[in-house]
Amino acid sequence: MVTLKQIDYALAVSKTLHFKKAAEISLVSPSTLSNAITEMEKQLGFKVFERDNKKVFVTTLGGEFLKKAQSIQLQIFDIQKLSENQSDPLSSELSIGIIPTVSPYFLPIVLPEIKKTFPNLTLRIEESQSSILVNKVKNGELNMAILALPYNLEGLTSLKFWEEDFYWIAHHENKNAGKKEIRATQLEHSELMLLEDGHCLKDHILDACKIPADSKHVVKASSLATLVQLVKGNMGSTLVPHMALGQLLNYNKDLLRSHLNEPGPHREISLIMRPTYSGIQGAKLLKTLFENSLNLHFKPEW
Amino acid sequence: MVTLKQIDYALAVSKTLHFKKAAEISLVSPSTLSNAITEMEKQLGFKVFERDNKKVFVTTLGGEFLKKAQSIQLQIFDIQKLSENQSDPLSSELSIGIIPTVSPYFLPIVLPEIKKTFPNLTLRIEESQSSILVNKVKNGELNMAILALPYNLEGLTSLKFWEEDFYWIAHHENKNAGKKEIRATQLEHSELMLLEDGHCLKDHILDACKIPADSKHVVKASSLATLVQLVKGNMGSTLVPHMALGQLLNYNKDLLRSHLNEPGPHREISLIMRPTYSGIQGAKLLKTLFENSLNLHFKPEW
DNA sequence: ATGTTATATTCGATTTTATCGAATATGAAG
DNA sequence: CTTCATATTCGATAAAATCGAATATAACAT
Repeated sequence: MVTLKQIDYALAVSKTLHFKKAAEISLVSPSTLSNAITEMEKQLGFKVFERDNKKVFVTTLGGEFLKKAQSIQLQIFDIQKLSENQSDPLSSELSIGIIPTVSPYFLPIVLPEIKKTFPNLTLRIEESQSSILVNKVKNGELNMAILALPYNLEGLTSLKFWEEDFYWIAHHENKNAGKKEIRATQLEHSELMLLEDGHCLKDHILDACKIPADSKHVVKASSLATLVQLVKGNMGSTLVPHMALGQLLNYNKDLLRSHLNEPGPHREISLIMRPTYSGIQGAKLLKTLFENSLNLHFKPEW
Repeated sequence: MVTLKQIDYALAVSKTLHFKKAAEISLVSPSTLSNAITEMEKQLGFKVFERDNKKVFVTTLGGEFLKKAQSIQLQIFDIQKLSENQSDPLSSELSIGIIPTVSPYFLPIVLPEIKKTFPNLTLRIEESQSSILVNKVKNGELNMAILALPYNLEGLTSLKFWEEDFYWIAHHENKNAGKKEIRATQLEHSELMLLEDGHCLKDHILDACKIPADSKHVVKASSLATLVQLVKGNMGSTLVPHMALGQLLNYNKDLLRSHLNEPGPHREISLIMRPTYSGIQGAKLLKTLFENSLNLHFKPEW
């Protein structure tokens, strides 16, 4: 029978590709670790690591094994936290990833609420793009992440807490500016300015506006704030999600918004986590808190 | 650290709700098992089993734990078979579940092919309805199952190998009988005879024909063969999937078929398995074999 | 009440397994 | 050819898992 200890050791080796260092990490002697790996490989019937005195690398089948092994290890971690997370969720530590096109508009609203509602909770926030966050949630570096769907979750679980539409932002001199509603077909693709690749918002906009993914756009900005400044400078127009409107426009007379009149919602903001994550109870509490805060701030149409 | 041995013991107890019997199953003494469970509960920080000398039952949190624990145990089984299933897939044993509305039309076609292509494979076939098969695949009693989708797979993986439409079967005296194509709106719901509850085919038919799920139908048969015999007795009409046509009609002059002219495919026959199942390689081979056999038998329109 | 039975648990002894440090083997680098 | 770093082997030791016998306890029958 393969044991969890063996799996731990094997994962340590796979991370370091070095038996000695792996032994240090695992707080055992090199000989112990070496024996454990050898014994495990005997059980499995194949070599996980190809190795000699100088180099260590993972075999093809070993790679398969390690992927599954890590998933199992994470599930064991989860199962061990079943108790604490059950009795008093959101009372110790929580790491949350969040995408850049949500973060600046969402955090200022909910962070004070979280502090108030869960005073014993220590939050660690990390801002990255969806692909990175999905990986970090999958391998346990993050407890949860806040993403905009649709996005390929690769088996992760999601709790949706907010849906929103996009708004077209244009300079007041733009011929279409000021309309209350605007349709995808009315948008001038060539003047549209979008975020750089990797931002899911860009893909969601292309999708909502039915713009082919291979369209060329001159401007590729790294933040919505930049895009809006460019619009202010009359360099073109752009689209932003509902929650960003207030902060970005800020009563600026030069900038006019039009609701994108294509059937939505255009993106769904969700909390994602491993399906085996033992803090799902806490996640549900957070989801509700998010819903309440957002509805209070955004729903009364402004 | 919780160990796999502890998990095994705990699962044995959860199955028997009896420490002594669980110990026998696990091939250890009662004292060993008792100690292991106690130690595990200490690690976890909560009691999994409430017990005295006479009765054993699972606590609420313990139930949560056991569910996750079983999933982990299955993944360990999978990981240990990584080697054999890799080197020579489909060479030892395989248990496959299959639904009754596919089985009699599908197996006669593919079983000889399987025998020919994988002579060393021992097959165990089990016929049940989708809900039972999904459970058995999930808890490892079956390696795979052949289902008709859409169906709630609860996290299982699927490989689609066949799509098919439904045909309306009517007695030649029926006023609509003999049309090449027929639309859902032309079907007389009251004369329609369906399978009893639990057969996914019934739900797929209701769906394809846009019949509300709570509609009352007099006849609820247990097999397609019965339904067709009833049609032959002019008791009403019914719908059958493409693959069943030949065997069920069998050049019977009384029975006429019409293609259900609603956008399909009306059901998708798929191989389902646990995502961690180590024989996915073999499953892919089977899928291809299924595709080839079915195309040979059914595709040349008859 | 009382004894009987079935069962989980405790305890001490024993076996098995895991781990260590020292010695060894091996390949790369100077 | 020597040195160095490192994985592995080996024998000794420590830790753990397991066992059987003894114990405790609740349900049931008398």
